[in-house]
Parts: sequence; structure tokens; C-alpha cells
Amino acid sequence: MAKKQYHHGNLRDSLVASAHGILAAEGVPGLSLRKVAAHAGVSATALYSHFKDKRELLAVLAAQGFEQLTGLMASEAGKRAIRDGAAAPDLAGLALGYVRFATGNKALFQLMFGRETGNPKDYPYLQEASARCYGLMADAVAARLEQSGSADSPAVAATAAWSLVHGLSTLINDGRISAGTCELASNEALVLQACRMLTFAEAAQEPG
Amino acid sequence: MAKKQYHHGNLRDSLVASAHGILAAEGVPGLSLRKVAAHAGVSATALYSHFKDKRELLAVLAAQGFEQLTGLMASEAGKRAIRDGAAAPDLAGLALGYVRFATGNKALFQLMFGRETGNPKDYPYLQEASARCYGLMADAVAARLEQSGSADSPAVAATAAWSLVHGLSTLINDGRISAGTCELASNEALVLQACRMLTFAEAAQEPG
DNA sequence: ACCTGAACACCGTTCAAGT
DNA sequence: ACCTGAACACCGTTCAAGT
Repeated sequence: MAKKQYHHGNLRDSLVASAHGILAAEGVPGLSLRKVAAHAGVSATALYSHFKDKRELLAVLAAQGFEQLTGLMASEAGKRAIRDGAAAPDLAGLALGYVRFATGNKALFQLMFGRETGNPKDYPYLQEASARCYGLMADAVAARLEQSGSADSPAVAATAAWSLVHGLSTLINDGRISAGTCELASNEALVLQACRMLTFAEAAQEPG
Repeated sequence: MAKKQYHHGNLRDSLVASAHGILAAEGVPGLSLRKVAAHAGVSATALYSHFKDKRELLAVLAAQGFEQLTGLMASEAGKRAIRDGAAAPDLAGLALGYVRFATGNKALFQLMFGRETGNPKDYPYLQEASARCYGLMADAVAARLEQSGSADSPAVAATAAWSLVHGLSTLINDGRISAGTCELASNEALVLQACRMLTFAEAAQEPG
């Protein structure tokens, strides 16, 4: 309860928390620095003591998003691997985690892959967080190829897998595709069936 | 040369043209109504005589983008089909056209699939233009499945094909994937190899 | 019908000043 | 070191007024 300094002592973290809340509630276009500051109970410019500019704040949000995404992918893959007793990394589980994160955190997902956050090269923590996420899927694809004795390029296969899953996520979020138009019960089923159409994927069962 | 009315008589079209120019030069964040008006040599609010609001202008730009995209896909598919003497619609050609449009018109492509343009349901011409584009790919996929006697769902296969190609396009534009990291000579080669990893695609040759 | 100019409620960012 | 308040150069949009 001891308030340090001018306010609560850790303005930086509460600014990030406020930003997350506003982003989730009002989307990317509704996320302004002035709203973040007001929500944190601080002047409009206090923020510049903790972040270089708006893009730096957004980069922090995006990096946290990638950490969350990586965690969800790993957890979904783990659940499925245990249930199915799979020997190889569970590509379908990673895909499900990816799409679940995207549809459950639309604005944050949009921010992570949008142009508002500036060049990731300027933010090492952002680049590392997204690299860990990508590595998860690349490793699973490489293991699957090796296990099946495929001659396909692991790099190209990983790129194809990520592109498919990413495309599904963004097109679902934009309302351009949906389970309904494919006569499927859920977007999860759509993702599983779409992933089965990759030559290197093993047959993916329905969840349940 | 005869100037009609207050200015050139067709302010609407020249506003759209100005907007296209600014979009290409300065990207989505640089596209403001005030710049468009200034570029067309007109007051900042003249625009509201021709468009309900900014989103309506953007919807017109996006619709024109979809027309262009559809044309490029059809032309690339035609070129390849003629050269290869293909009997079935050329899925790889459609994919190449898609990615070529995306990388050659980054800002417009971003606008077409971004959230700035508002709900497509409010703009029938936009919805129709994007439906024609999607139909092109869906028809090619359906023909391919029928030809190969596949039992796969045409709707799911079309969704997977579009998602893969769309994911490749956006991830390439964001600098997250590239031919270089896959040890390939060009992004076109990457797209062809990735498309070959769809179970229902026939083997796609290298261009040349 | 088409266009202008002033005005309003917002933005991100700077800068000198306060504690 | 951290925060404030005034200020600047932008936004999209409205509205009364002009032609």
C-alpha cells in the first residue's frame, strides 16, 4: 500500500496494464496515449518518462502477446500429445493454440502483426519473443519431416505451416472465412481439417 | 479542357486518384483526408459532398484493389496454363498472382484486408469485388479435386488454399518470412514450393 | 448540388517548468 | 528522476454559409 514517489511507484507497469485493457475493449484504433494516461490517472505526457514514443509502448504489448501465444501453443500441443500418446510434436495442437489465441485476443493479435508497432528490429525483446513462437512450430515441422523420412525442405515446410495457420487466423478474424461456410461445427474443426491438407501432416483427429 | 462546375467536374474520381497516390507513397497511416483534399486542390471538407466519410472512400479504394487483384490472378493463371498446356485451372498461377499483387501494392493490400475500411457489408461493391476474387480460387480448387477424384471438401480445400496464399503474402510483406531464410532464389519460388505442399495441388514447376 | 471556412473534439509529441 | 501544463502541428467531422 505504501505509495512511493509521485504515484504508485511503478507507473510503467500500470501504463502497460491500462493499455492492454483499452486495447481489448476498444481495439487498435481506440488505443490512444491520452486514454492510457487518463486511465492510469496521470498526465497525458507522463508516459514519455517511461517510453520513447507510442511505438515503444505498443512493442511491449506485442512482445507480451507473443509470450502468451507461445505459452498457449505449447500448452495445447502438450494436451493433445498426452491424450493421443503422440511420439512427434503435435502440429495440430500448435495450430489450434495459434488460432485460439488469435480469435480470443483479436486486437492484440492485430497489433502483434500490424504496422503500428514499428520495425521489430528496434525492439530486441519483441524480435526474440516472436522468434521463440516461430521456433516452436519450426521444430515441430522439422521433427515430423525427419520422422516420416520426407525430402522436403524443413524451412519451406515450416513457412508453409505458419502461413496456413496465420492465414486461417487473420481471415477468420476478418470474417472472411468461417466454419459455417464449410459446413463444419467449429472453427477448431476447420483448422484441423485445413492442417490435414498439408502433405507432411499426420492425420489429425477431431478433439473430444 | 473545359472545366465544368466549380472545378474539374469530376472531383470524386480525382479524389480517388489522389488517395491512391498518397496511399502508395505514404502508406495507410499517411493517408489522411486533408492530404487527399489538398492534393486535389480543394478544401478539406469538399470530400463530404461525394463520400459519407473516410471509410467510404477507403472502401472504394479497396474495391478497386480487389478488381486489380482478380485481374492479375486470372492473367498469371492464364499465362501458366497456356505455357504448360494445363487441363485444369492453374492454382499455382493464381497463387503467384496473389502474392505478386500483395508485394507490389503493399499499402493497398493492407487496406483491403485491414480494419480501417469498415464493415464490408455496408459496401456491396466491395463485397462483390472480394467475392469474385475468392471465387476464382475456389473454382480452381474445386476443379482440381474433381479431376483427381478427391473426397476432400471443396469448401475446406478452398479455405486452406486461400489461407496459405494469404498467410504467405502478409508474412512476406511484414518481413517475417522470405526466400532467403529458405535458401531459395525468389519469393515466387517459395510460393510455388509452399503450394506444392497442399495435398490436392499438382506438382508445380519452377517458372522459366 | 457542390464547395468553403470556421469550429469542435480529438490526436502524438516537444519543451520548459515544477517536485 | 519523474511528472505537469501549455503549446504545436496535426486529425475526422459538423455546420452554417456561399455559389
